[in-house]
Amino acid sequence: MAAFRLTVDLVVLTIRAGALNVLLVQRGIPPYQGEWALPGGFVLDDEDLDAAAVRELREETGVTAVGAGHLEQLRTYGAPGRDPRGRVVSVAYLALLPDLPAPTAGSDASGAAWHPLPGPCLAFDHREILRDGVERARAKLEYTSLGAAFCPAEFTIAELRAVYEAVWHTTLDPRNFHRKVTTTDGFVAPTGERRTGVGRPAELFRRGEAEVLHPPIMRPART
Amino acid sequence: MAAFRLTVDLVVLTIRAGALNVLLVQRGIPPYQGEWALPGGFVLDDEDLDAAAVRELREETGVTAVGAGHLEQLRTYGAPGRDPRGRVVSVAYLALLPDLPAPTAGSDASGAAWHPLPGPCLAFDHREILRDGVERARAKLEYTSLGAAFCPAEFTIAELRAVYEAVWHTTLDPRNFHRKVTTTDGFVAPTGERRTGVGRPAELFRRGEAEVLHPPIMRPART
DNA sequence: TCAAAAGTGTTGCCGGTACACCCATGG
DNA sequence: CCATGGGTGTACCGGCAACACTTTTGA
Repeated sequence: MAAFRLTVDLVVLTIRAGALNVLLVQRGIPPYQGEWALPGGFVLDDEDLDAAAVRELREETGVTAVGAGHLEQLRTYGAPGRDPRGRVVSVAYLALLPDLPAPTAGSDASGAAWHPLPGPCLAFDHREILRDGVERARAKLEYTSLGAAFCPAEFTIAELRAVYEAVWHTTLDPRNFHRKVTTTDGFVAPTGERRTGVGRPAELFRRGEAEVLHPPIMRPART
Repeated sequence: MAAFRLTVDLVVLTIRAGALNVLLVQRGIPPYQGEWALPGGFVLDDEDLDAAAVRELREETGVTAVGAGHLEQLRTYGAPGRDPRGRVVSVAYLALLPDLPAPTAGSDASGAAWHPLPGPCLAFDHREILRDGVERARAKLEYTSLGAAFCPAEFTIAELRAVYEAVWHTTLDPRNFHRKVTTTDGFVAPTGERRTGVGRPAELFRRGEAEVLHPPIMRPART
């Protein structure tokens, strides 16, 4: 019945240089000043939780285009003592975004940067939150079309395949991947345009409407 | 940065008479006095969230044997205005339990009872929470061995099959179901005993160790 | 010995993997 | 015309649904 303070913390993932990266901020104020942490902050008085997550993402990292990617609630962490400032409960969110220009540090952060996993030591219980977020992202890619959240608005099938290969550290057969993705209803939508480069030009696609697909859409290869 | 109050609310599901049922309490105090609601209450000052869920389940319903079933965090609901008493954020939990003797009403509830879905109108945003909980339960039964959480400590394969049939309102082939469940590693463990009745005695099983099984373990039939 | 429920063997189908092959462009 | 990457056709293989069949009890 006591009073709690509420924060949102964000596990922001993207693909950079063929590997899964997480967005971290360097704390500019105590506690844990100078250490790396997940971006986040206190929920405002009359603010919805989802809105707080979007706001913190923008304020602390300069990322505005959430619509391009994917944002969902991950889990709530409320162990007593997880924050030295007192009883602070954190609602964690998971964000999947296309690779963006270097983030800008916000008000409470002295720096914001992408880190390849597993990343450095983290403040609070953020290591645990990050682990849960990555696990959720890996799992969701198996039975949803969320891999496309890591891609820009228009992308080739090869780019989408690179996402799955990075998240699972595997290689997938390009031919079978192409067939699977283009024949599964609601996964991707063709734009009609093509991107030229070395070799035959690749058709460009947008994200399809479907998000959760009933049969598992793709599974990490066993090798 | 303001002060919040924190509650846990529980979506407690079981199978009764071949159908999915939810445990509801009739509110004994305002707001929404007299209406049905999910069991739950305020988190104590130095209490972990999971501990609060276990405590509320016991206090409001008399259910103590959580170890027999399954309890997991579902989602957190924090829209401003969801509670007329002020800014109250609720961490919802999902519990799957074997069918138990009629629950006893606790301190803040004038009655506690099982309701077949979809159940009556509910206080607060509990209708939404219930919908999310049922959806999660249905989804998890597809790719985990959690169906056994609805069964008592020892059960027959036919009883376990009845769980899946109730949750998905389908019929499953008894022969194929038996094979699938007994040959999948970690799903069930034989006790060596048998339960006699009409027809050939059925072998008794306990829950296996595995919870999340990588390949989807079972899917609702199409008919 | 019959009904009823438990449990096993077998077949055919469907979907996925592996891989040969064709297409379209730049150099 | 060759290298490079995009995209299609097809054969094999494993898992699952369907269902015939055997086992074990009570009445």
